[in-house]
Amino acid sequence: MGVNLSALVDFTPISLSHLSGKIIAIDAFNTLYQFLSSIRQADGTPLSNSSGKITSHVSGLFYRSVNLLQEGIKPVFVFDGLPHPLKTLTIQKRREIRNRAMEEWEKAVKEGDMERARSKAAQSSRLTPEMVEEAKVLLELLGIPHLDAPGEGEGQASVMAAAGEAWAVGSQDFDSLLFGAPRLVRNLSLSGRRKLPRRNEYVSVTPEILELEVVLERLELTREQMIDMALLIGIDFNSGIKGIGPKTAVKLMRKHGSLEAVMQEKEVNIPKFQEIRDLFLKPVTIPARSLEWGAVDAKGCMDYLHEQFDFGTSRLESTMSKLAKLKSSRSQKSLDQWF
DNA sequence: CGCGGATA
DNA sequence: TATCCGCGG
Repeated sequence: MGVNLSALVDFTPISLSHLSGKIIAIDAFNTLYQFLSSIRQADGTPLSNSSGKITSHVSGLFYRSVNLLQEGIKPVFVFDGLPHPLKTLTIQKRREIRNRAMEEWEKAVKEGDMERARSKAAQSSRLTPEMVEEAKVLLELLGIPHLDAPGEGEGQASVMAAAGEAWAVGSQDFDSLLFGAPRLVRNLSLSGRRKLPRRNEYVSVTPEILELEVVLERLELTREQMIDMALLIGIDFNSGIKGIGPKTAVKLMRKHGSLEAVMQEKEVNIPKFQEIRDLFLKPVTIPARSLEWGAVDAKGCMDYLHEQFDFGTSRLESTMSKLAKLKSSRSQKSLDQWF
């Protein structure tokens, strides 16, 4: 998903509290997909209710959203609209990979290879329209605004950040930088270490921030050149040039300055490159609208999660008490401002 | 992923 | 109090 720039840039670790009071435009699809693929049992089975309906996405969204609210962060979830026609091939390929992964998952479970099973299960994840609707219901009960982008959610979120309607984009992908977002925040979770399943290894997962300006300085490229670089590497809208990865692409862009020059020099062609550039430079978006972070409907949340998804009452109650404390600390804060 | 009981 | 580990749904 998206262009991989991780080899070229370095993130600055931050704490969630650094984002307190900030509006973060979150790529909803990216986030839900992350939950759906990672919130699974050892053999790869996602969480589900007694009827077999998957609940992983709802679980992740609920606990994370509560944490963000508790930190005083103002999230707005931006959902994807229609995929661009240029993405059709990528979507088709993904579906094939997903179907293949489903078979390989089953096979790995039979063979008892749980590590492989979990990884294949993650790859087999599919976010359904029902899951998206469930997420929207939960967000509304939590008083968190969400909106539907006409096209790419990442593009809408980025334009909002560029216009100052949001402070940063929240996503695991780098595409928001191509879309011109001034800041990108990854790992929008409580910082900590995470054990890799079936392994004695840990990875640190801490929120990290990346600033567009810093990235461009480091790459020694303009944003337009970075977009051209992404086209060389390969993104959702094209397959890139065989043999050119991030390191080569950045060198070529620095040397030749534009995609046209690189294509001429290397005697290669990227079809519809001008159109793809424009997708990043002029993404289809809806105009600014007022966003409201309303009160949390605690009872509504609890009823919804309990009745539709079999969430346990005691867990729900302890999470809701966190929100109750949040409420009182907020009114405390406004009192402090008053005096 | 995120929680919370277990463990030291 | 900090870290580990396995379950949640």
